[in-house]
Amino acid sequence: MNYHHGDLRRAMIAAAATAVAERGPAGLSLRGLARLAGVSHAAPAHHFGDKAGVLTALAAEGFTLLATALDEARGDLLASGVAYVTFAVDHPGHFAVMFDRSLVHREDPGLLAAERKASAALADLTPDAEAARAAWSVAHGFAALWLSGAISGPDVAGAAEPVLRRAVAGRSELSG
Amino acid sequence: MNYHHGDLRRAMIAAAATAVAERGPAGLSLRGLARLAGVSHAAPAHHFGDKAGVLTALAAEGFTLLATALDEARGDLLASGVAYVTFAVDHPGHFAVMFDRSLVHREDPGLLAAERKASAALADLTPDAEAARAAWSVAHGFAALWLSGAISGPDVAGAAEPVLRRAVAGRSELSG
DNA sequence: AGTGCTATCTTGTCAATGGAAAGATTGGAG
DNA sequence: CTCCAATCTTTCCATTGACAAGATAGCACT
Repeated sequence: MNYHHGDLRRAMIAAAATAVAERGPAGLSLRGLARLAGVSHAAPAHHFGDKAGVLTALAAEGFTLLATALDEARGDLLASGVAYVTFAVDHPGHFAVMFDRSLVHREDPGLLAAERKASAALADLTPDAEAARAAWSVAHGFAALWLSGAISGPDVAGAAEPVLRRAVAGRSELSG
Repeated sequence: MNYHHGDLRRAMIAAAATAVAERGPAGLSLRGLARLAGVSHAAPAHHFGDKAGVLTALAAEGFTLLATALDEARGDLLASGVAYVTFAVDHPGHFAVMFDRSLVHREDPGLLAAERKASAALADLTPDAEAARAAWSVAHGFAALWLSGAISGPDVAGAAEPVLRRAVAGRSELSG
């Protein structure tokens, strides 16, 4: 066996993402991740400290990915909403961890930095803070409900778009 | 020690609600609950089977409570949204479990029945299915974001109301 | 009262897990 | 080539969820 895995940290985060997506955060086992990576059960502790550390890294990566997705739809509030939902559905493991304070180390610098990136991307969408908050809520709620199975259908984006439109489009005349 | 607790099932669900609210579902320990109730570590298994069984009962109770809250605001979509958010904030332990398929026994009859009650209460809000879906998404998203700390403020209902209004009010002329 | 039945709870046990401690190995800087 | 820091391993412990088997208590029925 090689003493050095080479890129254990990255491998662990990727494995954690799939594991959380399939079995939920509670079903994640540090020892299971270590087995998958072919290292001893104590190897993860070196990179992440503890279980919450792994999930913290996963959440941070999630916020970074989300910030990128939002930036790509810059300017268009509706497109950003669709991007938000698409991100959540494409990265369920990340999403399941990003907004759960009980699972991560809230004060972790890497997490805070990633959160700020995503926060900035959200703030750049519109100068109307309340409109942004509303758009965020619909997108987040729709994504959560879709992932939980409460809302389902053949096409996420297709189902999300008309819902997002209601909270996003044509409201400027009431808030301006 | 009394061999019979008297109302262990109810006591366990109540204790689970506070424990989940404080430490999250992962921080819940069956043995901890048993200690709180003053019974042996195996007593919970008789009533709930396993850990997921406890959370299933908690989720079912949550859906029943939610259905009641929604029914009380019957007819008014905006008031129902506020009721939804208020329920989530008042019962964070229940809410944290209700929409997480990885934590419960999805096929449990009691859970399914409670879900149907809540589902019916939602459907009774408006004949416009898409409007209901939009209202549900905003309310759910706002509640989740508020509970996660992503949105905060002095008053939940006060902060939620204008956000809900955007997705709820004055849209009927576009959908009718 | 006495008898059996069933739900409730206990004790004992096991494998798996997270975490801590201490040591081994590696690669690279000087 | 030596030293050092990062990475990983081995060993160990307490806690946990789950299971099996047995004890107790309330209750219906006679």
